[in-house]
Amino acid sequence: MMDPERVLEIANWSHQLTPDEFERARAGLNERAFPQGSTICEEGHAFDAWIGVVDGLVKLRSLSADGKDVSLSGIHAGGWFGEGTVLKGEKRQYDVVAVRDTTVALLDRDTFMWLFENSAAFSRFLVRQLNERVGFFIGLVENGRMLDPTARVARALASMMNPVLFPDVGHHLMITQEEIGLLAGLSRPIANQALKKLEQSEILRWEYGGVTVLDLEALQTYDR
DNA sequence: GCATTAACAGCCG
DNA sequence: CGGCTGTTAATGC
Repeated sequence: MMDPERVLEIANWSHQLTPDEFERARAGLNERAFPQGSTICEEGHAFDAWIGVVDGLVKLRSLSADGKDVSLSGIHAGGWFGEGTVLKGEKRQYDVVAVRDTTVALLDRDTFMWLFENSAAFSRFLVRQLNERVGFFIGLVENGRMLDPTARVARALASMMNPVLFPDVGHHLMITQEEIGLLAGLSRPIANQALKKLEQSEILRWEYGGVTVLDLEALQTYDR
């Protein structure tokens, strides 16, 4: 069973649990590693666990009618997702792919449901998270209609900097231009150009293998 | 036309 | 050295 210290480290939401709830959570958690490019779970499969990214980067991907790769979102360390699928006991609506070598934590469905039914703190966390997702998906719809690559990169980055969905994220994010391209649905040269534009607007600063966001508000509302 | 792919040199760790 | 970055030229939708 996982070390209690480790639980606190990888699951931000576990801090608010009562000792009894915490023990339940601890018993239901497992860690697993996935190499770059591997599929953590596929669309259409029942995957009965809530997933947290411990280390690395994961994307949610769906295939459009013509078989084109459409990324929905990037999830990095500290993010938990898939609560919709677990709650409804549904099949996955999308693939989950490791963009780079990644370690995830899995909370099995029974434990998830027990916490949901019995823990006020856990329920509060979930409501907050689901609420944040609503705004997130609204942004996604807009993103689909925006053709300007710079705006798409801005949204992709902004969605990864959300302090509710990613509690430990600061203003800095470790990500390559290649990965940004994958997440925004663009090639690397275009992602590179978009980043340069955002840098010129003083919205972010590009560093080697990462970005520092200077103006999150501007990044979230960028529209041209 | 604009974006993607391929390819290159240069740079960082 | 290996991976990431900035850029360009050729190619495709």
